[in-house]
Amino acid sequence: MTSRGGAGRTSDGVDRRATIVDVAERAGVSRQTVTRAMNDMPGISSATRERVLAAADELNYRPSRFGRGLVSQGPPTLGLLVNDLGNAFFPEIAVAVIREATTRGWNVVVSESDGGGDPATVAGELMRRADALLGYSLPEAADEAVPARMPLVRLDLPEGGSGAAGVRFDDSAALTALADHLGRQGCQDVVVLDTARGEPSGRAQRLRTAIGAVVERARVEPLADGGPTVQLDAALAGGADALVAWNDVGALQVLKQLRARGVRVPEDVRVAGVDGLALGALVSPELTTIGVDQATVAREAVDVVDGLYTGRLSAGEERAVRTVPYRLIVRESA
Amino acid sequence: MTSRGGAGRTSDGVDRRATIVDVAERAGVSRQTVTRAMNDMPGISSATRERVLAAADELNYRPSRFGRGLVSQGPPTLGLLVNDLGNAFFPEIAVAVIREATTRGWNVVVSESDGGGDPATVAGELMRRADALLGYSLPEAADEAVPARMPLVRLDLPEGGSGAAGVRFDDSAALTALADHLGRQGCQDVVVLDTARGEPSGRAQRLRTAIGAVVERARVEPLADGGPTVQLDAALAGGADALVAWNDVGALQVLKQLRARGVRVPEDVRVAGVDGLALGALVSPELTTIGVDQATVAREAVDVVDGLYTGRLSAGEERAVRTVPYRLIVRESA
DNA sequence: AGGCTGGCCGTGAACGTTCACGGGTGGCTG
DNA sequence: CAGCCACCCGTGAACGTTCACGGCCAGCCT
Repeated sequence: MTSRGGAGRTSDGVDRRATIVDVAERAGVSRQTVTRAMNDMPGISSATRERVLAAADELNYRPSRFGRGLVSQGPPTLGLLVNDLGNAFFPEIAVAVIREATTRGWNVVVSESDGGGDPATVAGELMRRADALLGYSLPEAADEAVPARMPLVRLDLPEGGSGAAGVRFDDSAALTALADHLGRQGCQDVVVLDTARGEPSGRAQRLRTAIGAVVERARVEPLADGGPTVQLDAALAGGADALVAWNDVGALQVLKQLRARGVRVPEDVRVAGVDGLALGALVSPELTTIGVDQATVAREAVDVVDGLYTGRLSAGEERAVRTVPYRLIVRESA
Repeated sequence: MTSRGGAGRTSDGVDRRATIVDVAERAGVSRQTVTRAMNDMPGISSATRERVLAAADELNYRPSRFGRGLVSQGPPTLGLLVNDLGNAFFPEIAVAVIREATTRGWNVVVSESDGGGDPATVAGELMRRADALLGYSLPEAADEAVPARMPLVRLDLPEGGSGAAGVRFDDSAALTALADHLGRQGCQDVVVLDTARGEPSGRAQRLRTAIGAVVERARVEPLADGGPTVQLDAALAGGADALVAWNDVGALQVLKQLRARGVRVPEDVRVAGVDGLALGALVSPELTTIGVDQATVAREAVDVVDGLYTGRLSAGEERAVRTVPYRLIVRESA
């Protein structure tokens, strides 16, 4: 059962992968017999089986998925493209997609666009490996670049985006829910730590509006030139009693900063994040946050992928767009 | 460019996927012309291209990866089998493997064994999708169940295990390093929170030995019947000034418990984990831990996979087993 | 007018595997 | 001894795509 070194140099001397006929010739049998030996099928004597396996071993033979898949159609493959697997947000969503897709009989391969090489190249590589594409924050141009009729589904569909398919997040209800919650907690000065430098980003602005309707003072603190630290300084100097970070990982950094300064959470200052990461339940204090349920997003997204793939749905159709609401997850930090 | 509903019902009425000849017939051209139209190749008039694409659209045609892969060999696929993607440890290792394998031209599909269905079935499914298997804590019997000559590599090779391939962790140096570190911090009573109930597990025992050589008092606290809470109670009641949790996720729970009791870390009690999770750097206080470098593990594991696959290496060979040392990662909690 | 060129398109073959079927033994039974 | 059966093995075909090549036709030049 030991294999030799030296990759598949076959009888004709060409250095290609050994095929089933190479093994058959070497063992002095037919292809079918090789198949029987390899797949533990009946109708073969143990002597020839041994001989065939030995030949396969020497040639380092391994059946081709393509040849095999051609005759007995295998499951389709879903290509998942996320930005940065180093950011905890993406592994969580990837896991949800993998779980959902696997149970529905799909194969999943994951790639990251902001990772190594050129994003377009990575996407191209992924496209030729998969039967459908599911991606996060794909550029508009992706629709054109995708090869003939491959389903392209977006995990985070922008507001406009006609003719597209995927999942659209709706955070409106959760924003007011978070505002109400902060109000009930007695917060009077809530500051939204924005990720943008100059003008407030869209979500920060809407968040301020929602909070402003409930709380006495609500403001947006843009990302300072000195980085998150001075941004936090500015917020605290203003007398904030509640902070909403731009996302959950940012909120964790805020928690660390506050701890270093001896500020207690939630007693002195309440902190909330945005993303709904499961990770937030592991830390102390547990992070209050708003976010979509990853499992729901994955379920809807994979359903759209599957629908497009089987022809049950078609891009541009209304049912090809699913709206998933943000939910408020109250834990300890606010 | 809109696709119609109704999955690939072809001219002969059978409900199978449309093939290239179905499209060719419908458009009144040859296969090759369809290929030219689909792949944006030259040598075709724009009029016929339109006609072909329309026909493909109506039939919901999509080229088969298998047929295509057969002629122009695609990249191999690595099947990664981990226990539970809900445990932060496994996504981290999965990400490392995905990154490494992708840069080396491998395709990666991930499945979890403890997830949904029968582990053997899951493994079987994965095997027929992949060209090689990389798994965590695979049973010994896996070697037999694996089909003919598919490379099987283990991410966590047990001590004995002859004839196997994969990565073996060596925690001996790190154990003494952690002991020394705790000793230098002035700890006098270190308790190892074990994951086993009765007799101390192997690692807990070795850890106690290493620590005992440096610190005055070192003991192992088995997992109590009442769960981690009473286990922690017992440790604290004994006057411990340092705790080593069984793994990093467990350490995070310990941190939460300590915070709820008003115990300061690391001032009152020092806490260390085991696993080396990147996650530990996000929390506050940042978690001191010992663990392997995931990127290194992934690099070695994928190299073994690739070596076995190409025939450069063979199972049982010495070079097919890589030893990766645990390292001490000193952060804030100890 | 003949030949050459370039654009467009079609035909056979190849990729590697499995399925359906058929043929050939040897042994056993009636 | 004929007949049958079980066991073992081989041959053609099929899966869906791309590659290499060759044919046809219109247009142009000499």
